[in-house]
Order: sequence, then C-alpha cells, then structure tokens
Amino acid sequence: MTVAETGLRARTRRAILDAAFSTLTGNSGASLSDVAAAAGVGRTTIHRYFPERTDLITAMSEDLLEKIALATTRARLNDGTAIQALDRLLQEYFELGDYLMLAFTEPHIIDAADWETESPADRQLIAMIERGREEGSVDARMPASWVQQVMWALLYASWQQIRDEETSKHDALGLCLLAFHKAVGSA
Amino acid sequence: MTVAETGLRARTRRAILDAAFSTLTGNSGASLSDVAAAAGVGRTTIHRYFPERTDLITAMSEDLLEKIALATTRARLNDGTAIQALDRLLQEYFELGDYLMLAFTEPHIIDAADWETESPADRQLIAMIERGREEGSVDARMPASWVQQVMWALLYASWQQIRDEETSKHDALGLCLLAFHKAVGSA
DNA sequence: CTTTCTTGGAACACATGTGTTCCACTGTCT
DNA sequence: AGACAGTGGAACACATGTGTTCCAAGAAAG
Repeated sequence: MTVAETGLRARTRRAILDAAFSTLTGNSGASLSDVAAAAGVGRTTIHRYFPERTDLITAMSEDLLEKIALATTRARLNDGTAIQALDRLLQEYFELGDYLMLAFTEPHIIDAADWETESPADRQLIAMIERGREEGSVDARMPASWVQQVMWALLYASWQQIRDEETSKHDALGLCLLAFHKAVGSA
Repeated sequence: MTVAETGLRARTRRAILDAAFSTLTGNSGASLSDVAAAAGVGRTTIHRYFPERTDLITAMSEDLLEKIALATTRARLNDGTAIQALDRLLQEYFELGDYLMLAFTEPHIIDAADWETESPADRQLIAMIERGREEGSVDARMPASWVQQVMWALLYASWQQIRDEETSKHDALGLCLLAFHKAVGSA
C-alpha cells in the first residue's frame, strides 16, 4: 500500500496521464481500456494508480492546473506592456497544445472541483489585462473577460488550423499572434 | 408503417431533435432517456422516429447543415464588400447559437458522413473570403481557411461569454463583431 | 360514439464499461 | 539463486445504455 515514488511508478503514472489526455481529446467517452492501450499498460494497472475513473479525471485536472500555473509564471506577466505580456502568455499556452485542447473541447471533464473557483493564474491574467486597458495597450472597449475569451478561442482556432489545414506549428502560432494582436490591441 | 407527415408527427420529430441538440450540448454522452425526458416524450417514441442512436445523430447532422445553408443564403455573400458580407454571416450564425455550439464542442458527433466533404456553404464562404483578400478588405496575410477558423472561434467565444460572464446577447454580438472586424480586416 | 393513429410504460435480451480479485510472469537488486 | 516490487491477463459481479416487443390509455378524425 505504501507508494514510495520509485521513479518507475512516477513514469508509469505519467504515461497513463498523457495517454488519458491524448485519448480523451476528441473522444470524451473513451473507455479505460482505450486509455490503457494508448498508454501501453494493462487496464488493471490503471486501476492500481487511479482506483476509480473520477480519480483519473481529478488527477488530470490537477496536472493541467499545474501546467497552466507554470506557463503563466514563465510568461512574466508583469514585465513590459500588457500586450507584450499577452503575446508571451499566448506562446506559452500554445506549447501546451494537447493538454489545453481537452479543457476546451470537454470542459465538463475538468470542471470538477478545483476549476470552479477561479485559479490564481486566471486572477493574475485578468488583473494584467486590466492594466493593459488602463495603460492603453489593450482596447478599452473590450471587458477583460472578453479579451481572455478571445485568447482561448484563438488558441483553439490555431490548433484546429494545424489539424485540419496542414499548417505548420510555426505558421499557426504566427497567425494566432497576428489575429490576437490586431483583435485586442488598441486601435 | 406508413409515415404520412401528419403535422403531429412533424412536431414530435422536431421536439426530439431540439431536445437532442440542447441535451447533447455540454454532455455528449447523454443517454436517450435524457433526451426523451428533455423532449417530454417516452424513450420508446424516440426509437419509433429514429430506430438507432446513429439515426438520430444523422438527422441532427442533416438538420444542422440545412440551418447553416439557410443562414448562408440569408447573408447574401455576394452583396457589398467581403468584410460586410462576413459581418452579415457572423450575425446569422450567431443566431443559430445552441445548434452550432454542438458542432463546435462535439465535432465527432457530427463528423459522420455529410460533413466530411466540404459543404456548399463552406465552399461559398471560402470563395467569398478569397474575394475579400483580392479586393483588399480582408487582411491578405491570412489564408482564407484561417479567417474561417477565426470566425468560428469568435462565435464560440461570444457564446461562452454569454454563458460564463452574464453578458447580454446584444453586447456579446457587438464584441464578437468588433473583434472579428479588427482581427481579419485589412490594416 | 367509434375507429384510427400515436403514445408511454413495462419487460426483456443484449452489449459494453467498471471495479475487484487472484495468479503467474518479468524485471531488479542483493 | 532468492526476494521483491511492479505488471498483465483472466474471471467475475455489477451497473448502465440500447434496441425490441407487447399492451393499455389517450387524442384526433370520421
């Protein structure tokens, strides 16, 4: 019963989590057998690490929040103008790709507990956008919450563009930044 | 066995379809019992109109394509500048709301058969965007497919904004049009 | 009122996913 | 070689959704 993170256990856990992300993206109803196959482990092993399905979902939610918090830190929201910080944040989030897609396409999977209350990263982001509206780098006609919505939506669009239109990651990011900059920047 | 669209049958069918749209939006795995309850009919009745689950999905797909085609026609894509036509189309699509959300959040539900091959509405739209790029009203740095992606993404964002941020439909549409116009219009 | 159409509910067999238990196999470390 | 942690697979009971059949009740049309 003791679980002394032996390195192997940590690796197996990660493999299961990653497989869960990639499998449940685009098929929210996938079975644990599907996840197990994608992770290259037996279904029994999944139950060893996550006794119930909801435990796996919860772990995914926590994992995602962690990744988002890290990306937000790396973006240094307080450096430079707000619009520059937004550009950096967009690039960081862009790199999360697969992980974020799930939160977008199947919000009901994540919306469990932690997510309901605004995360620290969210509060930081909203505050930073407000700063941009005051300093004039962000279009003041748009509420901060809308700017945030647009950011998420364009991120989603850029990943769809990669999937559907054989666009390179680099080009997609460029288009995303261009559209975002034009859309929410001050005229 | 004969099905002579008696007006009552048509109404029941519509009730089931509408319930299916509203129920499956946000919970793609909802059971037919859930749909039946939402439609105010018995589960047996659903099977009378749509023998198998896939038949219901197919009917939803066809219904949605029809609504999109109608909206596209109403937008008169060939009148005025391309950017004006895009504004009109955005407003038409905005009104479809609930119906379109499903295609967005659960594409795998719709992606069945008809959808794979580009619909006529899609081709019309792409051609119109190309026209805008040539005449200079649409930012030529953006591929037509990307402009389309941005349109869908901002539509989704505006509906999210209504759901999450207690914004009125009117304000949300205004923000959507503003962001879209700025994002894809020529500088 | 009587016939016809449509419906809702109960009961059923069937398929699929879930969670558990048990046992044998494979590495690794000593 | 022996001890041990980690694993995969089979087997099981259980829950839920699906598709079908049958029948009685209600509404609509003559």
